[in-house]
Amino acid sequence: MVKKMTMREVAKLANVSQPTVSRVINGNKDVSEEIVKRVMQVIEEVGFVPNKTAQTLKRNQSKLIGICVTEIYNPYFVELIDHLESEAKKRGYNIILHNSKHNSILEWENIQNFMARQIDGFLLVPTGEYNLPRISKLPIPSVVITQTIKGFDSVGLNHLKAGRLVAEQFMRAGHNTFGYIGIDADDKFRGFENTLYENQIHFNSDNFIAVPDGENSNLLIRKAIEGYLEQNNEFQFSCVFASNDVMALEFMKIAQERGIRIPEDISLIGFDDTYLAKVMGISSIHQPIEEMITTTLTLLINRIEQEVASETVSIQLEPTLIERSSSRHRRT
Amino acid sequence: MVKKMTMREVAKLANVSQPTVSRVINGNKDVSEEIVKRVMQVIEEVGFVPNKTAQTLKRNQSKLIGICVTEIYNPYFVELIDHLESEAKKRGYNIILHNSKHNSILEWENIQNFMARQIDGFLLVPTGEYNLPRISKLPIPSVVITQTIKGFDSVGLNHLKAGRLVAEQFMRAGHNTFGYIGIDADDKFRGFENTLYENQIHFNSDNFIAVPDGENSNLLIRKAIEGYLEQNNEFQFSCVFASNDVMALEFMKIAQERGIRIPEDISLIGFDDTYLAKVMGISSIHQPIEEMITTTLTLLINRIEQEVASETVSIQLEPTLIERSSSRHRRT
DNA sequence: TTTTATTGTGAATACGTATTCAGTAATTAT
DNA sequence: ATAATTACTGAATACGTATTCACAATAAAA
Repeated sequence: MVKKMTMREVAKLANVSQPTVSRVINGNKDVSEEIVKRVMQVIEEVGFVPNKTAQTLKRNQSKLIGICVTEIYNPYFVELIDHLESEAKKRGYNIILHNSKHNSILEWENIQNFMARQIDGFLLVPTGEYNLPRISKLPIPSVVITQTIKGFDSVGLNHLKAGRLVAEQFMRAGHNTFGYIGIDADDKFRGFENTLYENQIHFNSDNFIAVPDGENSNLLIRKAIEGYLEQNNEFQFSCVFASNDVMALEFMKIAQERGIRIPEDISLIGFDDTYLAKVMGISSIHQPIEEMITTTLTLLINRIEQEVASETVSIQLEPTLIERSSSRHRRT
Repeated sequence: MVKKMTMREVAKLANVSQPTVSRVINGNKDVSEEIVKRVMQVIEEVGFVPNKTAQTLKRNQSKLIGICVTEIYNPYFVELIDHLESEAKKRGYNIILHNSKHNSILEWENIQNFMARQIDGFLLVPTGEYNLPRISKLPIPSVVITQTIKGFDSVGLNHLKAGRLVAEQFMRAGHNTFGYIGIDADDKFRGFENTLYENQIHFNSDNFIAVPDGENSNLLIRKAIEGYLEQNNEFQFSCVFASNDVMALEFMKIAQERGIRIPEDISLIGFDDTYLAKVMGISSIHQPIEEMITTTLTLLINRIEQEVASETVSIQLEPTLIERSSSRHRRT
């Protein structure tokens, strides 16, 4: 049991004062070579690690960045978190993760917790609009991620274009009945529907399989799809756009169970291009996660380090459609 | 921009002293009704949140529990983290997550970071034995999770029995050639092999598909399986035990691509019983995650709160085999 | 030599909170 | 009435660090 050390104790062992130890640790140059050596030696020996809590209090900065996501069972968010952690570490920050579970109340509690823990800034995958007004009044900066919101610093995907890419791909393959599975009619759906509309195709709203958001999403997705099947007996479309890969995977499985071949009977395109899509050969809209993270972090850290309250910035990144076997079939 | 408030400022607004505000917040009973009301009012109005950093410093406890896992792309760990967060919150703790990426150096850095951030204790999914000696010398308690290690507080699964369950199930279904896919010959493999041996069946080590550990595991898994196929032309077994569900999924996909039917041609059983297994209908060894988390947390928090250094405790939980379609086929 | 820089070091302080201690006012007992 | 409790409240302090300031010792300039 190595005792927890303080600078004072290190100082005593090295026969110097506490401030001197502080200076050695922070690389302050006006400390003599000899003392630096002596102090470093003691630090090594006793395994001293400076107390970041005290540093935070004193410096009024924690080098902590918060991230609050709406769920963690979607591998897309896991990828996001993973990249964020690596990239933040490179820039000298640690991250602290919270999960709002699609719950605005919990989201606000999480943000309060961020504040209490003195984080320097945070990233937010918002549960909705509910907390945004008060978030913008907070004394620390935040950046909304995965979607762009005007009036907020935000970095997201061009969802309209993503929907368009999918619609175009399906049309090119000769489809004329379309399905959609997702939580609500968001931009990616709008891009999808609009593109069809522009091509004189009416999206039949019966083929919108609405999945309620919430925890245990796999079950909810299955329920939603089975609900559709009860209503319609069978899938009334030859291609379907799933608003994330988890949904795409669930759809694929249900199709499989019912002897529906993908892509021969129904073409499938997912969203996020997670490892699920990669493993299962599901076509998917790719989000440039690394670019999203670096862009977001740069923005956030700028806000943190230069207190200037300038105009909010919204950045849209471009989606790409990655084709795999689930949609490689031409309709005749 | 609501300014960040301190107790002093709240105190001034409420015409009381800072210690009184502290007492109100901590529910100290010797404060008059009237003052409590007055202070609470101000707190509400200005949205004051106590600075946990300062509290940590003063109280010498952060109410933070660390968890260091070896990867986060395996949904099993995501489940673990999710449950841990909920359960820890119930007990008044927040968690701080680190990822060692199967790297012992990084693992130690992460633990140093834990120490610096003044966490009260941590859970560890170890990368190996490398850091264990120095971990046991740390001034804060830790519990190893997912595997039991003697001499360490640890909570894990009875892996030997898990391997046994799988072997028994395969034998019952009439199989006589067996495959295994995993990182190394751990206890679950030993349980598997031993059980076969006890039944006069020799496990052919050519059918051990070894996957190197590391990041981007999906790719590594595929490489390993394809490597096997290059050597052996086709799978030389009628059933296979995958040491986690990610591997099971990848195996299933590769089989699918090659027109091998599961379970008709090859039976498959995975490990961890994650949503991947549930969605894809893969039989899997279920770990009682909730029990594991509550047990672990209880142990850890006991260690934290009562400083008594008593004997280390190792707890083994019981695995269950969840049968799904991937192994529901009787060999004739 | 004395003065002026220069360099290296420690004493004192502050960050925001919790807590001990002393002290005032109000209440009860004598 | 006075003494003895009781109930509140504020002043002072400490947690571990970074930083300002003063000061000693040395080196450079006069």
